[in-house]
Amino acid sequence: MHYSSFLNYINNYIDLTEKEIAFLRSNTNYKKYLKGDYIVQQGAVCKHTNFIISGCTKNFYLDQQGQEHIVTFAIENWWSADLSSFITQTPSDFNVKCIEATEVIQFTYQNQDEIFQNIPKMETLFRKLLEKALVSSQKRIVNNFSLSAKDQYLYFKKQFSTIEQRVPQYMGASNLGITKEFLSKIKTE
Amino acid sequence: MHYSSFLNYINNYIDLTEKEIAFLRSNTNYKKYLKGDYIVQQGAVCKHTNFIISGCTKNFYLDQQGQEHIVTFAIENWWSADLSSFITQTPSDFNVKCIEATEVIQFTYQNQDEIFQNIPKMETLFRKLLEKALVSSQKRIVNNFSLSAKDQYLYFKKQFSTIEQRVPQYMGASNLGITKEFLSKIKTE
DNA sequence: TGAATTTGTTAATCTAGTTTATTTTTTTAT
DNA sequence: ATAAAAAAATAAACTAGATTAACAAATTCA
Repeated sequence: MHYSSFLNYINNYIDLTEKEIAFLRSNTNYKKYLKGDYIVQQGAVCKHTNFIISGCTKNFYLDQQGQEHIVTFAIENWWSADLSSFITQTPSDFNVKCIEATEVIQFTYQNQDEIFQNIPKMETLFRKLLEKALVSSQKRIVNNFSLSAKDQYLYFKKQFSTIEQRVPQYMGASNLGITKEFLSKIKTE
Repeated sequence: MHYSSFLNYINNYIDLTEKEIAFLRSNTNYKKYLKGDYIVQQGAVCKHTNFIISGCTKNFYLDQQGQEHIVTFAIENWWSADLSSFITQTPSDFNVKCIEATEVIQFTYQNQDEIFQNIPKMETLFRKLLEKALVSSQKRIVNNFSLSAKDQYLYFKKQFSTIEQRVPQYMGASNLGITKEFLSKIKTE
């Protein structure tokens, strides 16, 4: 029953037979993390791609000065991993940490390979998810180019209101690439 | 013979049979653009994904003040398109313009569909290319977070020295998201 | 060849966002 | 309920990078 939201999600994009669903189940597993747990640690290989059933994670790194930079948040029905480390199976530059208790369905690189080979529809789905992810990553670069910090904040708030409400303000600032002091100032204007 | 560099490129990743090569040829076409030609225009649908055989393009948009922002350059053996417009077949927010005479192999959305259905290896290849593109897009966001304009310039110069040498400095500045004046200053320090 | 256009430099002034420091508010745990 | 800890607000001094403007070099092309 842990699988229902995961299967619902996939069902939005493609139709799977009973056999395919069984195959998918046998090549993934359910895991529960506590608030504060690390799913990926800087320096370690990212072993899994994670589909979030419930909870919230932050993907961040520490710069030379030990300053934390939050690259993305992820919540229910999002994917969370360090893609670079996962696809190359080399040590990660990022951490993925649970900022709430978080349940995931996860699969390894080998699992993924098996899934794609046995259920080509799944590879098509992932190709399309990657296209969308790339488009929104590019959109973010464009926003960085032409929006002021305030407008970037307003965009974030509009696009990801759930996250904005769920996450402490200083983490939102880190994700926007600005200081918490400046975000606080922006919000009063 | 226009196809040789395109087929070489693909051959680096996957093996195609003679039949598959023939299919690929019949679902793509060769096109030559002059310096200054637009491959995609803001407001028009991006009809093709383009593999660059020779030449150089810039992918840019004009902001409200009419200021040009160069999102990416592309040269030989790179892909060039507006992905967002291409996958949704809706009007583009970007322009792709040739800054040198440019030869491409191009295919439409329908072509791509046919190719993926008939040559699943090609979809796997594209899935992997998208993964890599997403990783480098994320890398750019990270650099934006933690590098000064100068260090971003040095990174660009190191990673893309060919492009840096081929493109006027003010375009390089636009791509970095800084003014040409400031880039000029950085370079003398 | 030389005029026109494009590209690059320099320098002064200005501003969005940072830094540092202090205080206030909210949340958490006992 | 209260102490401790975490999060948010405020404000002054500071800096990276923008803006404006004038000029210098390099390309292009008749």
